[in-house]
Amino acid sequence: MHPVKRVDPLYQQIYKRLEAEILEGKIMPGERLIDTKIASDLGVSRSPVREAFRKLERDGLLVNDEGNISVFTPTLQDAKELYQVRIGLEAIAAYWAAKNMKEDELECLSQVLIWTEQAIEQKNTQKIIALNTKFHESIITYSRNNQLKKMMDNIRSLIQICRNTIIKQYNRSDSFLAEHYSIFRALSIHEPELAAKKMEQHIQRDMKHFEDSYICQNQMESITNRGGF
Amino acid sequence: MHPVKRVDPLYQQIYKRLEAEILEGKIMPGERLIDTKIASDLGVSRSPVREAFRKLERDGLLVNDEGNISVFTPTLQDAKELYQVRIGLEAIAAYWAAKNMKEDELECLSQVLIWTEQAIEQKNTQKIIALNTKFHESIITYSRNNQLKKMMDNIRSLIQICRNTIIKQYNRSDSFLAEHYSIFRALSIHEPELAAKKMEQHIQRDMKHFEDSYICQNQMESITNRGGF
DNA sequence: AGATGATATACTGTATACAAAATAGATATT
DNA sequence: AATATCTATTTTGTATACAGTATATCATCT
Repeated sequence: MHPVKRVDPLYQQIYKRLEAEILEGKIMPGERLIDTKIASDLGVSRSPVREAFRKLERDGLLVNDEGNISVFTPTLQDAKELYQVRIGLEAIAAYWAAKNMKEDELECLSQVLIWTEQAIEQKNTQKIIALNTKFHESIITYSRNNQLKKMMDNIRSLIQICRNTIIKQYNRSDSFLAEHYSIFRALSIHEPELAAKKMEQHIQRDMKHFEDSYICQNQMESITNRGGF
Repeated sequence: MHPVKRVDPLYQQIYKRLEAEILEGKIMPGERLIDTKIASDLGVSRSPVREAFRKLERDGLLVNDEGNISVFTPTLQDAKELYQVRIGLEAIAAYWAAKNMKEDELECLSQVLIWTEQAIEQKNTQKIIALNTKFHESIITYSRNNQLKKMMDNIRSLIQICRNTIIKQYNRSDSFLAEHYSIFRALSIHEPELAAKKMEQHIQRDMKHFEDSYICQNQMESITNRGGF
């Protein structure tokens, strides 16, 4: 039978919409959100907006300072902490993926890497980012741990905000594909410990790269500022 | 100056209250929660109750099945998955605690272990559980990672439900104190890798113990049931 | 100008009202 | 007895109303 479509309740739609707008940077970190305003903007009442706020609060995307709701403004410290958490979670994911992955799943994952190579040749940044995400998400899926998946989805959006906020432009390290391949090799020979280790090192390097971008950017700024005076 | 006290809004109070009642088992897994009922029980309106629901939903304590809210009913699979996540997170916590812990913090943690020994001698179960929790929470605090702390608080309550639901009585393995000591040693000599490894093994054993309790219990049941027919 | 006070406005938290949908009971039909 | 139909009730989702608090604006006084 055709499953009849049922639209999400407003609070759910508003939740998703606000989440998307925050991640896109359409609503900026630090910006204060006022339920009354959002309600009238969206042409709905305050109740569903407030319920959406509560969900976003739990996600860490909104912060509640004595009733005043604003978008989470990450610090460099937050970014580092989130990367550490990510290391812990994705290492475990790689560990279990190495144990659980089937032949066809390995096939599928290797395809992602081949596409990535092509995207790099084409210098198609959008595609490179999408395929990088796909690689990491796949491994989490193949770990066959739903609780882990939920956690990672949450972390990912917080790290996303960090990237958007803390550094202006984030160019992935050019060694990332080689690292993906070494993770893949560990997975394909079903060596959990190795896969976990490689994943850990990979994210560690990504974090280092993130920090370097931050430091570099701030040096640029201070030079520019000195020039201005 | 005295900071003037400001009571939490109702939705926050209700959130905490429901969370506590779910963790205590006062509200049972699978039980359906009806905002109207809870509102009138607590003598408040539906709005704050619904907002509390949204928060609990994000925590995973409540599940929303097409608008019908009920308490999360974990399966054995959920429990295993959550333990895996916990391994990933607490191993990272131990890693950073080993790097960051100060002398007085080590002193403080060793005190917890001494108290635990005493509590075991006194066979004070409540105290043993509290001190065990204290040990794990301390290490997370000493890792100085707030994001990690938030995640772990969340995981902990989910695992709590698993323990309450899936197995009737959970007796901690009697080797747990020795394991805590070996984690402590790794922390005190500031060896991150070793601390992470020891923590991983410790939680792995705890999980094994949990599974064994489950299997044992189910065998008992099936024997009892056969007897009944 | 700077401090003080009065007034208006905006915002949050909560209660209540109402409509649509789901559910359960009761009654009728085959 | 099983099925179908109707009705009453419950429950969810949303809108609106209102009170208390915070914030901003402006006038007043020194």
